[in-house]
Amino acid sequence: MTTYAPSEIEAKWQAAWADAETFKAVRSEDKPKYYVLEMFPYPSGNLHIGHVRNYTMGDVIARYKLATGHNVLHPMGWDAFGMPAENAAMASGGHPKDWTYANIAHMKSQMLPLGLSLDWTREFATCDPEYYGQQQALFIDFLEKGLIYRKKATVNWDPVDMTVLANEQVIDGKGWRSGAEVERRELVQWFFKISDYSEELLNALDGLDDWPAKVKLMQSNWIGMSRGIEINFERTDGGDPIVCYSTRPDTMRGASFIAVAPDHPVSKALADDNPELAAFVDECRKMDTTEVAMEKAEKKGIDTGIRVKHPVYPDQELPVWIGNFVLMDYGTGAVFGCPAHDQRDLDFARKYDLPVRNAFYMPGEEVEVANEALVPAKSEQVVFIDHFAGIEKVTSQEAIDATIDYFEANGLGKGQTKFRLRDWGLSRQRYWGCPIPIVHCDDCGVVPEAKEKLPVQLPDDVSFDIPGNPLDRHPTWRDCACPSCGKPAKRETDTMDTFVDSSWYFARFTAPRASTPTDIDDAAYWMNVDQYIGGIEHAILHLLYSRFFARAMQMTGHLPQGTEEPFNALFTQGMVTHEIYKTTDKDGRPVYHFPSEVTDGKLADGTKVDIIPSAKMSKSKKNVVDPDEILAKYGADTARWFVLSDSPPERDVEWTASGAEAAYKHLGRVWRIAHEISTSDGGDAAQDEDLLRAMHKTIMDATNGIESFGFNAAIAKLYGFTATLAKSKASVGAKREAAKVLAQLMSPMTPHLSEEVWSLLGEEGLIANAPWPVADESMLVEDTITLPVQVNGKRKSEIAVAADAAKDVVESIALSDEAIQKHLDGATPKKVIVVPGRIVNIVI
RNA sequence: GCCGGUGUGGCGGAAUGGUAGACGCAGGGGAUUCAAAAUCCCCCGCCAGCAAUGGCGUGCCGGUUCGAGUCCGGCCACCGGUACCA
Repeated sequence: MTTYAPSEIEAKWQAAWADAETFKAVRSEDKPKYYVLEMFPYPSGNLHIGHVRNYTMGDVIARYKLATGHNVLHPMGWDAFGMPAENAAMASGGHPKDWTYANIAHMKSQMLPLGLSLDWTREFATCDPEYYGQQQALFIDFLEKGLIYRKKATVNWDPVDMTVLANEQVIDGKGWRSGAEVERRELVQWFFKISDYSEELLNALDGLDDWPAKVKLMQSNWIGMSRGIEINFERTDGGDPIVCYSTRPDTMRGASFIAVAPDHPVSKALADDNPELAAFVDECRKMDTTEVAMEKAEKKGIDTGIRVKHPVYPDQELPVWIGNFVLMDYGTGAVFGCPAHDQRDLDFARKYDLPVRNAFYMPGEEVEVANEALVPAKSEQVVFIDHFAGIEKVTSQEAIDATIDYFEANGLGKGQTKFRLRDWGLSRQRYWGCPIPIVHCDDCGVVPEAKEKLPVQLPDDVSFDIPGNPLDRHPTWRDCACPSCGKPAKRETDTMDTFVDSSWYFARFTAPRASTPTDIDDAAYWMNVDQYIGGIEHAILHLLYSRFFARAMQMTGHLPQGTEEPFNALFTQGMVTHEIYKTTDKDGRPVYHFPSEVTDGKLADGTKVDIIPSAKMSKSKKNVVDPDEILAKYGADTARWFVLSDSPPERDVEWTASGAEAAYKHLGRVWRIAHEISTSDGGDAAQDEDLLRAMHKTIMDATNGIESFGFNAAIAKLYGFTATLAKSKASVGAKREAAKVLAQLMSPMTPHLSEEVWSLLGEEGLIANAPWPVADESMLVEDTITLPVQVNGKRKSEIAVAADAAKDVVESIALSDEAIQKHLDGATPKKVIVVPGRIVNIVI
């Protein structure tokens, strides 16, 4: 072999690793353990370049940790339940199960040639009955401990297809298939009591030192702790008082109306015999259930005719409105509106001609609010008008605290800490998910299935020719015996949210074949995940749910102590984006095209496509890249090297094919250099020190780069060192040493090439098992350094000084520099700043 | 709407508050070759200038500092999340 031949090299070394079981995770007490995990993929059918990037990052860490003496656990599996499988079945026949397992087989066949250091003996899919059966056992244990309960909740209902729609299936308030106006419908559903852990999940964020600050901030805002007050408003008609929750009781003087949610008991009661109100409530029900739809919808309301007394100014009466912007889920489902200090309330007040009264002014600006609400930061000082608690000029925050005290002291309300976080609804009215192991018995009610009957398996004989849940209409599947009394009963036909599947898979990987959800010894050894890697799109829900699950599993004895926070370190890699290519069909509907179908902005038949700027790769937009082509052309090492080299790991990367060629050239160059060294001798030993100094500097830089997720920076240093090595005239002995180290430093990114170079240079054994090189500190010390010299903060020259030169020596060298003299032009510097080892700045 | 993030040459990007543009791509020039491919070497932010050099320059406006891509305030654009996409 005289040229770099990745296809030969890669197959050879993958076989060698498999024979040696190099990546099998083994428990032993002589080494520290390291658990590295990348978020497992949804088996959409094709690996895309984003997967390659994600798994390569994890692989770099895993291989590096192996080389630094750890027992590494690096598993892989499949997040295999979910809607796309059912959609595929509806669109083109077939069965979700067949579709899913075929996709897994294909994706695995694409993943294997990447040479990832995965322990494939631990592989599982969440749709394996062995996995979801254990998940059903967890459900039953959680239920017993009071972590799961039932209540009514709203869903998007498609009245034509007679089915529940996911939020993404509702487009502009209409069902994606039927086009029918979507309605909200209440169903009894199962919930995890995650809200019991609101405060704990919030406080524990502080301990997550190796999580990105932005993720902790997003979770913190999501949990959304607020201090407020519940205030009773007495009705003038003697009905039950309306309880409002407010975080801004300091604005009470400006209260001008009460707004209740359309599904508030008051609204419901009135709608029963008031057709106008009923029509409005009905209209509100037509809105889809997402937060964004609620917030962006036009704020509308209707006066109920009910009046309440202002609790502080009893001679004032406030009208009670039903508002489409009030959420029954948050607080008490009723708020008071203070138009002067809330823009939404102000818009509402102007629209319906309600009074606007300031509660406070800014100091020195006694201006009544017109069309822009006065909403200063809570830390700003404001002047209150006629404040009932006797306060005048304080910050809003102080006023809030004082008002809560005043209300409590006068029996007008009670201080409350509330959380934005809602309980997690897990019921889904779909087939392709984990069946909820519950039996409904006429006599015994809601009964969990007996554990020895698990898994409650999905039936295979189902059809998807009509919408709706096939479990519901299956002729026999629902029929069962009540686990409690033994009489005929019916199974629950709802399945679990797929977030449940991904909330504990990391724990299952520690003992994937255990006959219980986890093996406590294995979990104790391998948990926690030392490094978790995944997309920022999971910053809130998946990670929060997993944190909740770790606590719940601990409470039910499925995880040992110390695993409340299951992910010690988190890294959120950027997404791979791509342009979107769109044309329009004869009815004006968009048609998307894969990048492989588009050349120079045109389809094969010459049709020009519209190019939409890069966005997250998604199947529906077809802006995905299939890595098969890259692997066939260049091999895995090139693909791995390129996805890491071109962009910092935490940032999005736009896929371009042009860089792959460059990566391939570089790897060929490294191979050639090693080949040359292995077949030559001689050289000039006087050059050795320069080469070895560069080598030790590179060991340090590349190691730091890997440890800090600066893979692109590490690669830049490796490019530089390769050039140094290529040009070096040093002795073959030194060059051999340098090439071996280069191969090692590259090995986490280009493992196959590195093994080949290692063996070319005469090393026995696998580079994967070789100890990581350590930089010799004494080779890193420099005698002379170059310092930039600025005049008034702009660089004008540079000087060479001894590394340990004193400040005044540096100053005089700088001042006597020819270029600096010219700039000073005889003037005396006002000030000279010398930052040792960094810079000199002369101020004139 | 709300929460979080990002913005630097033709392009991807580098830079503990200290030489802006490392490294790579594209482009230009050269060596080698009968010729090409491959490989190797050099140049490459913008404007002015033959050059030396000077001025400008990190989305926009302002501030802090001897010094700001980096810190602070206010905007703009784009990306992610927004609880049933995964």
